[in-house]
Amino acid sequence: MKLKSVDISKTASAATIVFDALRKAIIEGDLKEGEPLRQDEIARMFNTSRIPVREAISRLEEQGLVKTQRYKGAVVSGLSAQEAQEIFDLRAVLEPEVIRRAVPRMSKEALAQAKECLVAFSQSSDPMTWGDLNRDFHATLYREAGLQYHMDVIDNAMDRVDSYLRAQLVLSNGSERANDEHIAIWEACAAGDADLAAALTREHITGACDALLQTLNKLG
Amino acid sequence: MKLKSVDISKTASAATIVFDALRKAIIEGDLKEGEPLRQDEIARMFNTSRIPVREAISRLEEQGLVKTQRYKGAVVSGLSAQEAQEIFDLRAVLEPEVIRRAVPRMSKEALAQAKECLVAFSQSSDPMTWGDLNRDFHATLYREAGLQYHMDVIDNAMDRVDSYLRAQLVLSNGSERANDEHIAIWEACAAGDADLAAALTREHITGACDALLQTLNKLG
DNA sequence: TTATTGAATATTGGATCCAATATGGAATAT
DNA sequence: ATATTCCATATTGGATCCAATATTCAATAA
Repeated sequence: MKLKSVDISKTASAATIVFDALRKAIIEGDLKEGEPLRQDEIARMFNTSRIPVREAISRLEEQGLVKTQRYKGAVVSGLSAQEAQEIFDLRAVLEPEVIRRAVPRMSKEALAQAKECLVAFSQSSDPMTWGDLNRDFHATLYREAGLQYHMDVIDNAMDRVDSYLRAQLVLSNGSERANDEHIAIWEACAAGDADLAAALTREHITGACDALLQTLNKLG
Repeated sequence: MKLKSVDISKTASAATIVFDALRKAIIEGDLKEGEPLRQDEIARMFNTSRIPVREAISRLEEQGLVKTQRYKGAVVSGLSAQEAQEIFDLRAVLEPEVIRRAVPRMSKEALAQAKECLVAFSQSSDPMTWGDLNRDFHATLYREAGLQYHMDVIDNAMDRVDSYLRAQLVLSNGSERANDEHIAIWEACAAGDADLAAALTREHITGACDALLQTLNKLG
């Protein structure tokens, strides 16, 4: 017999499929802050019933990506300047620590994979691709630390601000500066300089924070 | 007309009530790692249907407190030594930073409230009360920093390890040492010494981590 | 003209039911 | 004795339906 087995207990439920799709739409800005999530509409879009949609929305709320009011429905979360500041503060504390721990254990494969992200980033002109590669680049390096809990927390924090950062890249023509900073981080990693990689990561994050806060303060 | 109004959109749904109760049971060790969460049974306990129970379990999974396998059900998450190490590492990075930021803004009210936690802690002999007061004490001080996102992350991290810490307090007769360390932290806050409060907080967390890892390694 | 009320519709939360899958044990085959 | 099959039951995921609440707009009152 020649077939590929599948562990059914690991297959994605309808709620998981809807959750992933909604999260991606929020992160990529296709669902904007304040936009209502109507259960019926989403159920029809995914050819499913409202029950898995409600579960998906409930999970998104747990991640802070939507806000729900009983009987009124859910809307995509916004991001105040204060919240943005806090999230970047947390990232500025955590991410340098993670990369500091990653550098001593950085494999050639991880460096090569991160380099590919840099190359793809400079060759692309699609803001969504920049956003994806930005996250891939950092995640590839951080993963070497083997700190899954930290990475989960960083991922959640990134989810909260990603749509704004992606918009920011476009508004500020910041992709070149971002990639320059990525290259510097990569070089510090390749050189095995954990302290430098940490310092550059912190500067990268606080720089992105300052740029984003300027934009948020202009708009709000 | 003399009556008290209530914002119905802010009332707790059945799912929220079940979520809070299950989370509390997990944290307090009444639901132990590996124990299955049967939807029907929980629905009967709370005199509700399976739909809000499923939402509650889904949210608990998002918080890492349970693990679900499709069609097989949910169980309370365990905690490996590695996960414990990571969670404490994250706390050891974040919490000193938060208290460092809290000390310059510490109000007399917060200090008084934290002091009450210390007094209640030393007067109690109930391990669950110790656990609650431990969290209250730290949260009262951290709150002064005004970093809600950080506090949410710390709360989630604490949720993951709380049942083990509470068990640890009992096994190791550690409540006296814990309160001594709390008193030292409180005094550093009262003296306005942010760096000392941060250092003591870090030591407090790494000490608790070492003690817990010793216990986990004995068991596993 | 403005405020209030009523009604229709939209939307949500939860109850109930059905289909799919997992589990466990008895019956059967080897 | 062990492996396999079958079947009944338990449990879960999702569909459908009902009750409760929110929203919007027309009708009415002031």
